[in-house]
Amino acid sequence: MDAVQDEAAGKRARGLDRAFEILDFLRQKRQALKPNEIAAQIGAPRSSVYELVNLLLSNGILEFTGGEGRVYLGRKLYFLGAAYENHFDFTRECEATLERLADETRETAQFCMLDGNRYTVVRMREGARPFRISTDVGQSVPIPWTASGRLLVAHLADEEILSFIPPQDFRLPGGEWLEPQTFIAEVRQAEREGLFTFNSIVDSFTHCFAVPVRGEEGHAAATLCLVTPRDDGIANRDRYLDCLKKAAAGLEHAPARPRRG
Amino acid sequence: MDAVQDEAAGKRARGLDRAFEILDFLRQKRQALKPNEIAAQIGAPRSSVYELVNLLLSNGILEFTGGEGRVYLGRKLYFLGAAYENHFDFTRECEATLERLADETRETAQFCMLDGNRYTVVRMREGARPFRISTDVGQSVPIPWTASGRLLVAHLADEEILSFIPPQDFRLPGGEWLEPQTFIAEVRQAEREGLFTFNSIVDSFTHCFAVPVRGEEGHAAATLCLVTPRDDGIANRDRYLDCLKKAAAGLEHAPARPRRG
DNA sequence: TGTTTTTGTCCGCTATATTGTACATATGAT
DNA sequence: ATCATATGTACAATATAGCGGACAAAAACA
Repeated sequence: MDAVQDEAAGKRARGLDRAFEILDFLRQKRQALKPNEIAAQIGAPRSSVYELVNLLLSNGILEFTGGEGRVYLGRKLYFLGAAYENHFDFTRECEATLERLADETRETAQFCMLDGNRYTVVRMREGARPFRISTDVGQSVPIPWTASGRLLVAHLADEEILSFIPPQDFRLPGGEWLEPQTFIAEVRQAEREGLFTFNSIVDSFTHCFAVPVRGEEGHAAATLCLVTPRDDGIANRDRYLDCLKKAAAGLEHAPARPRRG
Repeated sequence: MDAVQDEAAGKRARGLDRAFEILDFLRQKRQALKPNEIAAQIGAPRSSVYELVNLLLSNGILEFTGGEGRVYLGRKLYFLGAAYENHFDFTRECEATLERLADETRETAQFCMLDGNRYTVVRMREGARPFRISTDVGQSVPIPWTASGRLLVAHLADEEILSFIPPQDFRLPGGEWLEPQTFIAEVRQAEREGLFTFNSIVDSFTHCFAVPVRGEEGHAAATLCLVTPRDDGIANRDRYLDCLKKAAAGLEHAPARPRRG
């Protein structure tokens, strides 16, 4: 149900792709799993998964943890990720910006990016009255479900957007179908206005504000968002958007800019 | 010169291993490289490297950056690393501990772990008088070059240590040969005393203090270190070791302990 | 200008990685 | 006790991934 890139069914999968499918799956699940469970849930041959898991274990990409032969992401991935973070040094500025945003607005502030063809919250700072946010940090969710999603694909042509986003991602969490043309219209509107806001699709009590953080190529490399109770959001709309835009402007020097090279 | 696990020469390498060899190599180099350069420097067939690099690019494991077709570690790795960090939630406590250590001693404090069969500085807090530390955060260096190395392998049997550490890693940076038996003796001493200190092998002006941070299995999952000017180190030895031990004790509840599962 | 090096693509051969199947245990349900 | 399910291992068949080598464009150099 989740197989992202099954070019053609019934073909032999490449080890590398399978391996990263396993890693991504563990990330989504956010818990250690047995090889057997992994195989069953991603719909891959058991023998292949066992072979790959053992390979990844011996490389430190996966680790035994949680007992019973369960495996989870390994330390080597942490090191590689740290090297990435170090190279594109956005973390420090990002953290400070979120802190300031949360201080100014008392609302929950998020820094979001694309994760492949989905959306993910990279960093989050809870507001004064924390409430249960529906999307956790690090979880990938369909692009059309989010305000930021409208901004993150705005640099693509219409057809590119349609082929980029998995079709099933236009099915909203409640089960309704979001017409792709409607989505595209919202993307273009967001692009023109340099922002997008709406009552969250994922829950029924929050309002979301998103503004782009533009990278070197001029399109949205990330977004800054506020997630607020609906009343607060409506009441403070102008001020919140102002805070967001100032914050984004401050970030646009830092993110996705390599330190050397 | 760096091929870590060449079981037998002249054999066909598995794509997965090659891929992670590429990733590790980029991490070591800490800069974007062209596929051609990668192939040449790791001694792999060009056609294979091109194929793998393109695969990794399409998965977001690698990214184009630095122009001229150069590639570096990609965003996906950052996400996977963040998931690891989130699961084994040691970062927050670790950062606070290093801060406190640096405050108490005014010296450079480090949190170190094994990276496969080598040693790496995971996090560092510079002291009051920062000086050029010879090993940067994220760089892997041979285990025998470091004080922490004595502690990190102490849970292994003698023969296990010898087969775990690449033989060439006993050649010290100055060119001298460290007799493995000498190293083992130091390991056992470190194990008994629960600490290791020496004048750095890597440079000629620092003294290093290391204490273990024990994980669930009771052996050193990580180390805390101080890197000091030699005079300072000798003069404050007892106090520094005391600070380190207290800090390590404080960490031993947190690190390498999964949040759930 | 001509020459060499660097960089990227393409293609056929074959060693082998992926996979289905079978087997062996452990665990749990009835 | 009997059956069903979950879990890990072993192995052979074959689709294919990795490799060497050829080709060409571009860049560096003379």
